[in-house]
Amino acid sequence: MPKVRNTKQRQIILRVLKGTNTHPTADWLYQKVKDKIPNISLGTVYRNLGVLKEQELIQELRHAGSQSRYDGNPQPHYHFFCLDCGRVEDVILPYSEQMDQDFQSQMPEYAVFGHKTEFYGCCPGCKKRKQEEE
Amino acid sequence: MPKVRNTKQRQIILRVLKGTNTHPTADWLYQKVKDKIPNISLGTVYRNLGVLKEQELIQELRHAGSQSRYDGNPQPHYHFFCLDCGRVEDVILPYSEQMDQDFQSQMPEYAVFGHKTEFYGCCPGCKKRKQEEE
DNA sequence: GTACATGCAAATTATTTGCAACAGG
DNA sequence: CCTGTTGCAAATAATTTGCATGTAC
Repeated sequence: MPKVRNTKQRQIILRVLKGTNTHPTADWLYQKVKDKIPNISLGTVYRNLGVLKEQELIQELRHAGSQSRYDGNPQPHYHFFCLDCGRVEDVILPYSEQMDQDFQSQMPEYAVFGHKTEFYGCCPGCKKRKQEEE
Repeated sequence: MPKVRNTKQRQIILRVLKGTNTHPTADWLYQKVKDKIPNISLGTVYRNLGVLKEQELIQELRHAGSQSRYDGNPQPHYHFFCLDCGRVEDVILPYSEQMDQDFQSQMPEYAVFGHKTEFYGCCPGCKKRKQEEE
């Protein structure tokens, strides 16, 4: 495993990501970080997100039909995806160790490290907007 | 919503997908379907997977660092991703309605339609191979 | 016959990579 | 200094799309 240097670019990318709860895309981060480092390149953002994920300081979220999103909170927790506006939010439910235990007892030949759960539906804003349209 | 025709291409794509439990990629399906329809194009496979998903006859699975995979079983159920070999398998655990109810009571302003859960770890084959390498 | 669907190829989107110059420890 | 990292641009991978033609109903 190669050594990792503490570059200004990486520091700022991490700080910006930790400072938002919007679960942004690489491109959104690129735009934000450009305010601090105007000549940073998108490639650098991607490379650093890769490194930070490797170091388990952040996590990557993937969902059908959109680019990857990143979460500055590396702790396992659940997410909600709004099918209408694409917003991603944290879910206020504790991680279920029980699920992993249930998995383990049903499928004992497997080694399970954990699970990811994403809820989907309609966020409060979109729900309201839809009701008003009727 | 446009009318959907029952084309030979779509029939075969669906049949091949329903006939495997490997949760294949679009490209894998394309290769398989070519045995039946030699001059089918990859674009047609993608377009039909889109239509079938729309009709809720299949579902799409997405995971960091790999292309989309498709599942011929539209019923909500959980999946296991092997971090070593990339294999995707169905999990023998019932869908937890309870989770959706818990979500609903914690976050009542949201409309929740369901959730997806993917376990990750090491499949029996890879687990065994790793043990032997030690 | 009408419109949805196809094959083909080109386009688009998201992400990765080669490389020479730069900079952290 | 040494080697990881950057900016830039070009390359790749995955998926989507325009269009003339084909075909289901």
